[in-house]
Amino acid sequence: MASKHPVKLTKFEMEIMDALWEIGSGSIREIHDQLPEKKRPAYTTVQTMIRRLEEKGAVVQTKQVGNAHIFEPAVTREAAHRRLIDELLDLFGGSARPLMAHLAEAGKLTLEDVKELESLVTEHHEAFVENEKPVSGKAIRRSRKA
Amino acid sequence: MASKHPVKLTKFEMEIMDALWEIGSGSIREIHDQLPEKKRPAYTTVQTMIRRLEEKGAVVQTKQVGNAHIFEPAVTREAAHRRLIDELLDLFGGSARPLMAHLAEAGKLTLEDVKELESLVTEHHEAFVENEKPVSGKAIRRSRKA
DNA sequence: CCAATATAGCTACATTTGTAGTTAGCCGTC
DNA sequence: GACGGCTAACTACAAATGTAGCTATATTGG
Repeated sequence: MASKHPVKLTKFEMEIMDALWEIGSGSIREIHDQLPEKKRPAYTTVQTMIRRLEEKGAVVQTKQVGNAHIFEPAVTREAAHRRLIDELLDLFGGSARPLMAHLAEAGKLTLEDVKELESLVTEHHEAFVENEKPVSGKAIRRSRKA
Repeated sequence: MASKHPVKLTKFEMEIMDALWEIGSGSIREIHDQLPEKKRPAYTTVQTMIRRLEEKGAVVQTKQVGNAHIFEPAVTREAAHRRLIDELLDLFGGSARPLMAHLAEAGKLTLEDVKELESLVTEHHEAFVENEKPVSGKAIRRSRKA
C-alpha cells in the first residue's frame, strides 16, 4: 500500500479542512469565510493552521493568483475520516462491535440504517468471494443518495 | 440529566484508564504494572497522569493502604467510550450513517455483526415504544460474550 | 530503633495545539 | 510612480499533553 498514515488531524484542523474540502480549493480568505460564523477564528489563525496543515502534508499550495496563494486538500475527506475511525477502533481493541453497540444504545441507529448497512456489508462480502479480493480499480459500488 | 460531559480524555489518558478499569482499583504501581510492557512509561509519568485525571474528575482516590493511595475510576468505560463516539459523530455531522459506511467498506463488519446489531436496535426500539423512554434504571440487556 | 525501600508530592521541560499580533512586501489604482 | 489595502511571513504566547527527575516521607524488615 502507498501512503501509510493520512496524517493525524485534530478536531479544529478537521474543521479547517472541512471548509477547504467544501470549496475544493481557495485562498486563506476564502477558507476563512467558509468557516461557520459561530466559531470563526481570526484570519491569522487560519493562516497559521493552513501553514501547519501544509507542513503535515494535509494541504498543498497549488498556484498563486496575484499575491494570494491558493491551497487545496492533499488528502480526501474519506481518508481523514477513516483515519479517525481507525484510531477510535484502536481504543476499542480493534473491533467494531462495541462501537456498534454504543451507537445502538444511544439510539443513533434506526432499523433503516441497519438495513442499509446490511446490504453494504453483503455487497462488500460478495465482492470478496467472487474476486478473492476487493473489486479491482473503482470502489465498491453502493447506492449513493446523500 | 446529571453529569453532562464525562470529561474529555486523550488517547494516552484512555490507556491509563484502561489499566485502571481492568483492575477495578489499585495503587499507582498496580496501574503502572497493568500497562502493556511495550509503551509503558515511567512510574512518575503514570503518577502525573493519575493526578491530572483526578483533577479532571475521571478517577477518585478512595482509600489508603499503608502510605499507598488507592484509586479507582470515577467514570465508566462505557461513558468514556460514548464520549469519544459522540465526538467523532460530531465531526461527521452527527449522523452515524457515514460512520457505518466506512466500517462496512473497511471490511470491519461481518454479516454476523450486523445481525447482532439488528436485534440490538430492535430491542432498543421496543423499549422505547413500550415505555415512552429508555429502559429505566439498568442498561439495555444484551448478550455478553466477550 | 534504624536503615533500605517504596510512595507521594513537587517541579521541570519539550511538544503540540489554539489563537493572534506585527511587519513587510506585492498589486492595482489614481 | 506613490499610496493604500490585501496578503504572506514571522513571532508570540498560553494551555494542554507527554514524559520524567528529585526530594521528602512513610513503611517495614531486621
